[in-house]
Amino acid sequence: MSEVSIVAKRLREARLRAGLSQKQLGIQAGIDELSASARVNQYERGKHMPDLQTLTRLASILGTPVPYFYCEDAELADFIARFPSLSRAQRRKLSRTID
Amino acid sequence: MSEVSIVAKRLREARLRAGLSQKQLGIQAGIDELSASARVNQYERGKHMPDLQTLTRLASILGTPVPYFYCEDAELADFIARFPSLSRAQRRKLSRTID
DNA sequence: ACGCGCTACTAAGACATCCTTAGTATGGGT
DNA sequence: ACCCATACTAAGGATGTCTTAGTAGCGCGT
Repeated sequence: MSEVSIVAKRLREARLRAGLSQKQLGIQAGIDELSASARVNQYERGKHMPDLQTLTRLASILGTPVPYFYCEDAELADFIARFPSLSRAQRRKLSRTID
Repeated sequence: MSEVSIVAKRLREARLRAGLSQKQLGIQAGIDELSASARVNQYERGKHMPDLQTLTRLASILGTPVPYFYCEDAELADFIARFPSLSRAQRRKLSRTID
């Protein structure tokens, strides 16, 4: 089976897009440099899950909304990732589309 | 301060919308009936966080995507909640809007 | 008023999971 | 060969969750 959670997969995706090592990402997210590498690796391999505070910091460094990491649906995930950079006009258009 | 996590708030929101008690929701999500009430209450009060498997089951009963529970932004949360019921045509229109 | 059922909620120990530490393995650069 | 960065892992101590058992409040039927 898939074995690793969606969070693990999306975290790795986003880190690689950002061009950071596991250790670099962890340190920038405020994790102690002695454990940053191990922890981020455990997250990406699906060994452990980050708590919400940690994931929020990782998300901030990676420039991605937190909900993105929990999204199985590729289409919705892509949308969530782009949402922060949408203009007001685009958001209004979205509201009209879904109503 | 806010004190409780966004997950706690969104879970309560969604449960009340569905018209279920904490115990009912927990049992329907597969939690043992002896602990269903306590656990869901602890989630909603922000005392504890549900693991991903539990939250996925709760989300399924509540008819809401998992990412919804992690969304701080009200506009994006509303959008995520509606996403599952969008038509193919509406989704195509969305893709065009954000590109 | 009383009992009954349902609701929300909580403390505390049993239990599960994560975090830290220490380390291995591999590959690139000099 | 050596050094350094990177990815990765085992194991135990640290920290969190789950179960159990219970309280308190409210509405309703008798």
